[in-house]
Amino acid sequence: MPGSAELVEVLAGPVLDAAPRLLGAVLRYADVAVRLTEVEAYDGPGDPGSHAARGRTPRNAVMFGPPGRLYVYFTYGMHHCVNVVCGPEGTASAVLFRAGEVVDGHESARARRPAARRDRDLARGPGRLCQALALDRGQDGTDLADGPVTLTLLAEPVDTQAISRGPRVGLRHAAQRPWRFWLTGDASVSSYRPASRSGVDGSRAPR
DNA sequence: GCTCCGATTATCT
DNA sequence: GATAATCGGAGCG
Repeated sequence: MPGSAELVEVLAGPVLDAAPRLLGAVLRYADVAVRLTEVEAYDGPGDPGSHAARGRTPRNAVMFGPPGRLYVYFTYGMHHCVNVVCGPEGTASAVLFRAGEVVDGHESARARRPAARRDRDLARGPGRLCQALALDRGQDGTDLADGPVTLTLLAEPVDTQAISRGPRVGLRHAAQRPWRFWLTGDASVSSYRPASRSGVDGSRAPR
């Protein structure tokens, strides 16, 4: 399968190149599939906003391993978020999957996301995306090349004209780095507030 | 559409 | 002991 060789190549490259390239890709786990519409890059231990910023811990160990593995963590006492590790082994970079559009398995996704009013809300936000796909710490460390979770790139990258970028969401540190990428105008892109109540905004996705 | 606020617990200091 | 790469509901427009 030539597609998966290309995926390996993309994920092994610089995280700021990989992130926009993953827009439009389809993430599948069992019967539910999500087309990614919003991602965020976390660029190694030198990125103050990254979980890797304060070195390796049991939780973030996967980030320090080879690219192509899922880093799934639990936060706010109730939510999971999923990333894919990028860059050469030891780089500790990753792309967070922030939102997507459910393209298969709507029934399962709906059953797991009863609060979703519309289909566009099923995977609109990193916690929601994990819930729709039923991803949790059990998938931490899963290799996309050899596991139950798959990621399929688009044959052709999305036109850069169709991609927007802006500040990251929900971080205390270095949120202002414009490392969030999304498909301009897509209904499933999250539109959440920044972490700081008083801080500069500009992170809203265009509607 | 928007803003505010509480929930709930693994993880790290 | 404090924090967190969030979410959903309430109240307002």
